[in-house]
Amino acid sequence: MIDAYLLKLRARDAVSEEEEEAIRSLFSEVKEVAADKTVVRAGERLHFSIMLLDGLLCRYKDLRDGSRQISELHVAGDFADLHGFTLKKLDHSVMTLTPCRIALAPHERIRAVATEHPHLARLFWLTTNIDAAIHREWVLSLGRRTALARVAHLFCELRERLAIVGLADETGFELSLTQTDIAECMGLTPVHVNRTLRELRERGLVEFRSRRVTILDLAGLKRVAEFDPGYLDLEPEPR
Amino acid sequence: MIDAYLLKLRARDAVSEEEEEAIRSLFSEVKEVAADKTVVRAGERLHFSIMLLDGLLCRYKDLRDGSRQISELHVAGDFADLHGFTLKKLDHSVMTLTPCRIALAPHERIRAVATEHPHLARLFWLTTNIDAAIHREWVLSLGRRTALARVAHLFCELRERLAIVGLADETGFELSLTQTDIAECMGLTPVHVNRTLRELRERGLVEFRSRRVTILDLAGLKRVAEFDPGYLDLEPEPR
DNA sequence: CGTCTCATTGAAACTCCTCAAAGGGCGTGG
DNA sequence: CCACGCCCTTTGAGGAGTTTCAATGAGACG
Repeated sequence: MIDAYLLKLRARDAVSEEEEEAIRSLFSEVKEVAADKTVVRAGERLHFSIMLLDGLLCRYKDLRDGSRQISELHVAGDFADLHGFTLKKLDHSVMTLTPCRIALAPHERIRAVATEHPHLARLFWLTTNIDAAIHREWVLSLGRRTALARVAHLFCELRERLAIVGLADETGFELSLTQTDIAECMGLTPVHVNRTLRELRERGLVEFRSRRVTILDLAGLKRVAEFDPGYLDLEPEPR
Repeated sequence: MIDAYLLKLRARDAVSEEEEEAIRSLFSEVKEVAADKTVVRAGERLHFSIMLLDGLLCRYKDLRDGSRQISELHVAGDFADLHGFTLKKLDHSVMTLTPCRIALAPHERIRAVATEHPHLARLFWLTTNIDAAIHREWVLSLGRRTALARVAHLFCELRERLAIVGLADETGFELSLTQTDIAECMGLTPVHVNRTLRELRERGLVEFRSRRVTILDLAGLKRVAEFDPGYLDLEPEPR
């Protein structure tokens, strides 16, 4: 169940069996949550963090006029609000985009494990730093990339992140998002996302239909997106 | 010299004298760097992290067409690339925007201090998580705010962050940036930043001239920006 | 005093947005 | 099992915000 998280950690650094045991001991409870439910509300005091076992979660903020901006998507094996362990209250909300299965890690257990295993503390810290790197890549997308490159880049990122946990390959992946969700990720309107997807399809790069992203030309897609996976930190090295 | 960083930590949690001593022992060297110098290049293997003692630093990425996006500005007392301690190589570059004074913290010392002081490890982790929160707020700005609100929000954020270290008050602060720098932060062109600054001035909200931000109407500025400082995590609480 | 960088302004163009309406897919209830 | 309703997708037309290109102005420095 939390194997996906271990896959992620081991994509970056060695994790001993003892450490693996400590990680497994982190979680107190597993819950099922329906789609479109807010699981953490911005500003509320936190006592546990959420590991996503299955489904899609997002973090988002919204403005007074009702417009919403998603700041990150989370896939299976993401420790979605581990940063809440240090912050104690989040600056954003977290909601499910599909039905999800989540595991809860009480903060006191995280604290105990991190204190006892400084190497794991560094790895936990690392995973939140990778989230920050993803934020930075989105800042670049939102600030400088065209709509076409933004959507292409999002698909490249998700493919890479899903591939680590065995949920994507070169041909594509399941993605239960609406065009509105993509718009809220990439700072666009749903209408323009629709036109952008048509353009990506017409260029023979990628197709997004019936909850699946079908990649037609991965190299071309990466070229359009100017995708460089370096920010996802996928080369294992000692920390 | 590194008092500014201690001010920041203590704005969030208690730091004992022993811990303060450990923090001070982190740094091996102080350097002066001229303006517009890249101090860390994306992708190079890191062996130390940079504490900014004085001046302005930025982190940035750029695209093939030469356009640049700044993902964060750093002010005195910021541990600018502490996340590099866990990542070992950065996904972005770091450059000076003004002449800077920086202190270097070798990674092996950070590792030793973090291992010996789990509470400090959590505080270091916290400060990188605050950087991530700043990224998220920028994602919101770039994705959903108008140019006017973006620039207003940037000024609000900088005022708040500079105030912690005594470099800003309600009336304004020194800010040695060009309009092009602001454009590269907020995903705009220098020309449009210029028009936006004129609009902010004409509305009687804020003035940016000769390297100083003069705040004319702080409440009005925050209103236009929809500024909520919660993401900067400025209330001290136990971690 | 000349040069360089940064700030300022105008006009035209373009990307993306808004408003509006119609089409498709899917589940639920009759 | 069909029909209705709902949500999501798709398309068109017009408009807004921002960019691009271009030129001038202002301030700092040697």
